[in-house]
Amino acid sequence: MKIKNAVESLSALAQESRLSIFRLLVQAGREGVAAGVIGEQLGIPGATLSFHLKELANAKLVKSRTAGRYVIYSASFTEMDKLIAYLTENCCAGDAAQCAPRKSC
Amino acid sequence: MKIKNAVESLSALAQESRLSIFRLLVQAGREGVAAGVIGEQLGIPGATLSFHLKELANAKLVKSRTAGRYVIYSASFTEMDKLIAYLTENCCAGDAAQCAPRKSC
DNA sequence: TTCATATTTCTAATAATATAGAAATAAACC
DNA sequence: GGTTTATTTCTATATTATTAGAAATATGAA
Repeated sequence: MKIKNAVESLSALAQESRLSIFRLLVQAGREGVAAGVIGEQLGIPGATLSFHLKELANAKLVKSRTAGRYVIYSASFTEMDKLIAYLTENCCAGDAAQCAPRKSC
Repeated sequence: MKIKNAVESLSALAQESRLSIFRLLVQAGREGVAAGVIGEQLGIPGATLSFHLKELANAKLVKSRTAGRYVIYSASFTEMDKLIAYLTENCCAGDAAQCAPRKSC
């Protein structure tokens, strides 16, 4: 990952509505959630939601597929993992004694 | 972690200079790096560097200690881990089959 | 084809952030 | 005490992001 990508991803997540959307999608898993349902659950008006989803999609943190009239959004776990790997890259210059491995998800 | 904290941390990291500073400190480990050395390595003027270090410190992603005339900054690994845990919390509704554990650092 | 529903684009007002020069503070050395 | 060095605060300017109403688009249903 290059720094510009990482900044784009972090910027996408650095906003309360977008972080809520992303976490909702992370918890929903591969099936994803329709745009309207996201807006309803989080109380975000359509135009605003659409703007934020586009920001997340530009950063490749979410992807979408259409199912009839619905657009279903889901989190990109591979992109999330890349971002986390970038943040923790070569942590403590690779000294495992200082830097215990972390388990998550 | 509460969402406001997470947004504050992500905002702190969502900027090229600050992300570079943070990664430098992550890689430097517990010993940390003096402010001036950070600025020199990354080519950031003093006033700008100070502004960015304060942003990172407000988010608790870095801490500082003074050693004589120097101020030594270091990454907060516990805060970084909390942030990552928040992002990945209850991933795929806890379904391990979908969501393989990740190792890092 | 007409209507209802889902989502996106357009738009403009509002708000927040980044930058770095100059001045201020603080510690160490002579 | 006076000087050098390290860092921070003050300040102003420039840039970028957020919000949501209204209009546009697109699918499915009657």
